[in-house]
Amino acid sequence: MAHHSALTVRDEPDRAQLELFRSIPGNIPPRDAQDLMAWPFFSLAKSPRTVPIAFEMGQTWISVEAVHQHGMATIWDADILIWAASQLVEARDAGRPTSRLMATTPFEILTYIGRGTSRDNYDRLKAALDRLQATSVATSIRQQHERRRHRFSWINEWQERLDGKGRPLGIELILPDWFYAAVLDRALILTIDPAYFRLTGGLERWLYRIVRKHGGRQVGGWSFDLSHLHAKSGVLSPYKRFAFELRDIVRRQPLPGYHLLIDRDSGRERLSFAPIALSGFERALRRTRASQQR
DNA sequence: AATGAGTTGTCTCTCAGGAT
DNA sequence: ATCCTGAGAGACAACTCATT
Repeated sequence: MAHHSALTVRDEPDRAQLELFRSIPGNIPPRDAQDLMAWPFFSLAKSPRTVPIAFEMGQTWISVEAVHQHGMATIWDADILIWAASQLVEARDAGRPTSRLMATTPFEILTYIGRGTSRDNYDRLKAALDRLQATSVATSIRQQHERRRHRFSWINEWQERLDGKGRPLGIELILPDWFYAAVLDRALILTIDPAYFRLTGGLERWLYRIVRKHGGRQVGGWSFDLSHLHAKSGVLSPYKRFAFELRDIVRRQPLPGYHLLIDRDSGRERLSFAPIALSGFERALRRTRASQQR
């Protein structure tokens, strides 16, 4: 496969073959890829992480590596991937062509993912794109039939486009095949609550994603061993610190649409979660689902 | 085992200016 | 007036290390 390290894309053959997808502004329901919600693919820390994620559980393994210059892509950076997935799913459902090559403005992404539009936010968006591009991922997930080991980045490449006077025209980015395939497979995508973007903590965000993925809208909810969750989070903190922070999250109940509970059952702590009875979000979700059936 | 304290870097908020 | 970008100050969350 071609290497994607350079930011210079002018002569990239990959790019020439791709149609350009122009983003659709407006309020599109956010969609997330289930694989990214259930497994440790991102750093949950605000400070840069370079320690790799080397995760293994049963048949599933994940390796995420970061370079010192940028650090590992974080769960906030993943908002850009959520934006991209939402765009592509929306376009496909509207019968419009989709592509791995996407063009948009920083403003559109920033407002969609609930960030401000100050200088800092623009700088951070570019830093996030750099992290997504510089983070290298290999996994067994959806690679079972691949004989060789396949490594990819969250973004193959991105560039800022300027006009003749050096004024910004927007940005272009290219998504990797692995992510693109997941986005366009209906079974691998979930709609998430837009309130997710307002969760500030990395752990809270990670918890919402895993709860949304596993708890779904089942009335009975779901439950997990805390030690199991600790392993699945990929965080660097020791278990007791993780448990302490999780207990604090349970006290605050910040997750939109779910109620959390920790019970101590023969010494082992378990986190259980159940959907809060039909929120406005869920009603809207069902309406969208119903309209999509036709 | 549980929780503080300090550190570091990211996110939020407010005010502001140029372009259309 | 609205859209997009820029600057600085302060809040905030997670990390490491320390204390009980």
